[in-house]
This record gives sequence, C-alpha cells and structure tokens, in this order.
Amino acid sequence: MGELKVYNSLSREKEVFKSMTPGLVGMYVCGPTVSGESHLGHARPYITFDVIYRYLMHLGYKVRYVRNITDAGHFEEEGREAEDKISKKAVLEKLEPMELVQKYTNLYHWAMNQFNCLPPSIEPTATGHIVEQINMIEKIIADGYGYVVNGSVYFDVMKYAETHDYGKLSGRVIDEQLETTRDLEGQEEKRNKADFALWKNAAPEHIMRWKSPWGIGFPGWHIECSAMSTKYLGEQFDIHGGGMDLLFPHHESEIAQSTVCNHVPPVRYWIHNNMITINGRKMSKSLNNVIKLTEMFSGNHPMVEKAYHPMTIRFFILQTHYRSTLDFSNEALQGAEKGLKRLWEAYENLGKLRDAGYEMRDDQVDTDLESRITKLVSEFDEFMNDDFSTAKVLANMFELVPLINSMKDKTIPVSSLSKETFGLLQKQMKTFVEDIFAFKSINEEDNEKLRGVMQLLIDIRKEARGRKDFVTSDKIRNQLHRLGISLKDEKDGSISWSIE
RNA sequence: GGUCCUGUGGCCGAGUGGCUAGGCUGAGCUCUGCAAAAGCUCCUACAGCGGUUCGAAUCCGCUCGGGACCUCCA
Repeated sequence: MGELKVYNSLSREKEVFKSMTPGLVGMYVCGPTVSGESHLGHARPYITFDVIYRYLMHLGYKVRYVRNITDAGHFEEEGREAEDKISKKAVLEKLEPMELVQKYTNLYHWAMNQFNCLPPSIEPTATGHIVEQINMIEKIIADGYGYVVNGSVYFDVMKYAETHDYGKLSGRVIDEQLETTRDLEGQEEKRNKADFALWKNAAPEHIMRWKSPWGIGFPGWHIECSAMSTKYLGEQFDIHGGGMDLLFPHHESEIAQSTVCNHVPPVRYWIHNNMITINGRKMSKSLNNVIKLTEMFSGNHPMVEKAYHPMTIRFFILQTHYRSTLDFSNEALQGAEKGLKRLWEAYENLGKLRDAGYEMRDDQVDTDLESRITKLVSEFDEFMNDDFSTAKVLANMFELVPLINSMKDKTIPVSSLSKETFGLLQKQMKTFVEDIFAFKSINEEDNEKLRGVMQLLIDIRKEARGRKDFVTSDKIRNQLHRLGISLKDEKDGSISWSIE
C-alpha cells in the first residue's frame, strides 16, 4: 500500500503523512458552538473528519480524536458591546445557560448519530477547562506576550511577530492587517489592532463569568482550543482540522498562543475543509441563508423540496473533494439520493451473491474482467491516500455497480471471477462502503412483523401471477406502491421489496 | 482596498499536458403479462482572448464572471 499524502494548509502542498509517534495519531477538530442548532454547513467538517478518522484507523493507526464543544460563548464582535452569545440567547429564551448548552449539545449529538459519525475519543468543553485556559494565559503573560488592561488580557501580536511568523498559516502580512481601518469600540484597550483577547473582563450583565487573576471575566476567542489540544494531545500533535473560515484569525491565533506557551509549533498537519454554498454563497448565520439539519431531514424549509435522509447528505458531501466548495441545490441532492440508492442496492446484491455461496470454478475465469475489477478495487486505497479523494473512490464504485448487478442477473457468471478476486471485491466494498464511508441503508428499519406481512403479500401475489390473475397481482403491487413500498419482480422469479 | 481560491456538458461534480472520471436528468434499445429495477447505447464539455508546446481543461499572460478570508462563523 502506498503512503498517505495530505494537503497541509501550512505549506500549501500535499505532504507525506508521518505521525509523530509510529502507530499513533493525535487529531483535533474544532467542534460546534452550542448556542444554536447545527446547519448543513456544519455537517461538512464533521463528515469529512469522520471519514479521515475512520481511514486513519483503517491504515492501522490508533487515533485519539479530540473535538471540542464550545459552550462558553464568544463575543459577537470584538470591541462592540461584549455580548456573550450564550447568555444573550438564554435571556431571550428564558433558559439557564447550561440548559441551553445541554439542549443544543444533545441535538448536535443526535445529528452526528444520524450521519453515522463516530463519537470522538474525547469531547472536552470550554467551560470545563477554564483553569487550563487561565494557566495558559498566565504563562503567556509571564513570557511577555500578554498584557493586562482593565481586567482584560490581550495577546501582543506585534511582539510575537518580531520573532515568529504571524500569518504563516493564513498567508497574511501583518502590516496589512494594521492598515485596515476599522473604528471599533474598545480598541483603545489594545496596543495594536492585530492583538486579540485572551481573557475578557465581564460586564455585570454577563451570566457566564469566572474568577481569574485579572478579575471576573471569561476566556477569549481562541484560547480554549490551545488549552484543550495541549492538554489532551500534547504540546505538538499530528492533525488539526476545521473549516477554512477558521484559518484566520482562529487557527492563526491558536498557533501563536501555543507556540509562546510550549515553545514549539503546535500542529504538524493543518487540514481545512471548504464551505457549502447556497446559490453560490457561503452558508452562514450572518448571511442568513442557513438550512438547519433538522430542516434538511424533515424537508421543512422553503428552499428544501423534500426531506433528505442523513445518508443522502453524507453521500452528497463525499461525492466532492473536501477542499472544493460544494453547492447546495435540490437537484443535486436528489441526484445524490438516487445515486446512493443504486450504490447501496448493488452493495447489498454483492452480499447476497456471497450468501448464495456460488461455486467458484477457476476454469472459467475471465482474466480481463478480473484485472479490471482488481484495478478498480485497488484504487480505493490509492485515491484515499491521495489527500482523501472520496469522489474518485465513489466513481470507481459506480463502475463496479453494473458489473455486480450483472453478476446478480447472471448476465456475467459469477464463476468468471476467481475466488480470490471475488473475495477481494467483497472485502474492499465492505471496507469502504460500510467501515470508511460509513453508509447505511436509507430504508426504514424493517421489523420482523413487517417482514412477515410482506412475505405473505408476496406469496399471494406470486400465486395470483401463477394463475395469470393480474388483476389481483397488480392490486397488491399498486396498493403497496401508494403506501410507499415498491415491489420488484426479479429476473430469477423472486420478488423483492423496498420502502421508498 | 489587501490576500487567496475558483469558472468543466441540462444539473452536481473528478481531473496528474497526450489515453473521452463518475453521479443525476433526457433519448433509444434489451429483458418483462404489465410496471419498476437492472443491463446496453447515445447526448463528448472544459468562461473569453493570446502565448508556451509536437500536443493544454490541465502551464503562462491578459480580460470578464463567481467566491472565501481580512469581524462571530464549519
């Protein structure tokens, strides 16, 4: 197997991935701010990094996957009236802050579960790590990179930039940053515009507040990730992921804070996913064009024509490379839905072929077909190793679909594959479809009783067809169709059914 | 304004200089009591203009269009 290459945002090129400790990988991904419901845009990083997580494990790594929950609330905007997002909304909804946090955390976990995303190894919360954050800020002050003004602490970017490259991740030049003229309140506290808050003095109306050496306040925008990643992954770790919109200032500042504290760059590989757009524009709260996940799943949104299954969204996202933008449209989603259905059915057919226990006879092997299948299936690994090219893996799977279906229909005899090739095909499909891409059946979970009823109807229909009583057989099929259950007469005379 | 990304067939999207990705839609055919599914075939695109090259969607330049970041943001 070749080596894994990942695109590192830091170097702007694909690099061979080598973990710091052989066999082990530390990965930190920026998690949600639980002050509201997750939307379609949020689904992208979680699904992207879920597949990366699963693929790393597939490669044999033991991965510690840390994904935080931001429950402390950050400011709406620097310098403006310091509003703690969570406390503000709590007042509106007349909820305790923690009640709100709990509600949206639960909802977020539910959505991740719907997407079949594995839970991270550790899911630390910002409020649970105030002490660590304060410790880190103290260290930064002691080293001379932080200064205290009126109970707030700021990071001295100019001083840092004297000896470090602030802006290396986001490609920013610090002098240009300073030229940007923005008259914002509270700026006068900072020595320089580029400085950012490590700790913020809390106004009396703030509900979320903690004691600190500098007074009552709350942590700054970026410190939680630095504190928690250091705590659980060490001063330097392998992968840090998140959306591209976090490159600046969030990740840039994380690098600065951690570097000052630990005297070593925190992250070896920065991986950033691109945005989901809607009508060509990024989906985000500030642009007011978000579709919440619950709305996607229910179809209850003016822009959403029908309910989309979480697996459809997962497939939709994996059909594109994670560093490309992905445009939302009903047409595209419905295309994804049909594609996934076809892929999944072929995958199930492949499983049935195995269960049928065909005799493999090596004397009938079609070598051309064999080499074609072997190539398609081996490229799964190759493509994933090339910066997680899930789109190409899916393309190959779709080239296999007609072959598998033809074997099922016996247009291609199963015996034209050697036992080895057939086994390889099944193993690779199982590994990638279920274990790495983690697709699941989009059909409703069928229960035993329903199965029994369906079998009864199928038997009756078979008998009717045997008598050429097409009135009865069509009635059964048509009525079921109206209920959203479709029957298919297979070529071998059996009847299969699926819920639409 | 600064930095960066991007423009592929009806739609969504891969694309490493040469060997027409793939999905969805549409059309035709095969199979079939009919239907659905499935299989086969077809619709062969790279914003525009120049340049480099034997050869460019792919490299370079310009023009036009779209976007991201520079402020909370996945």
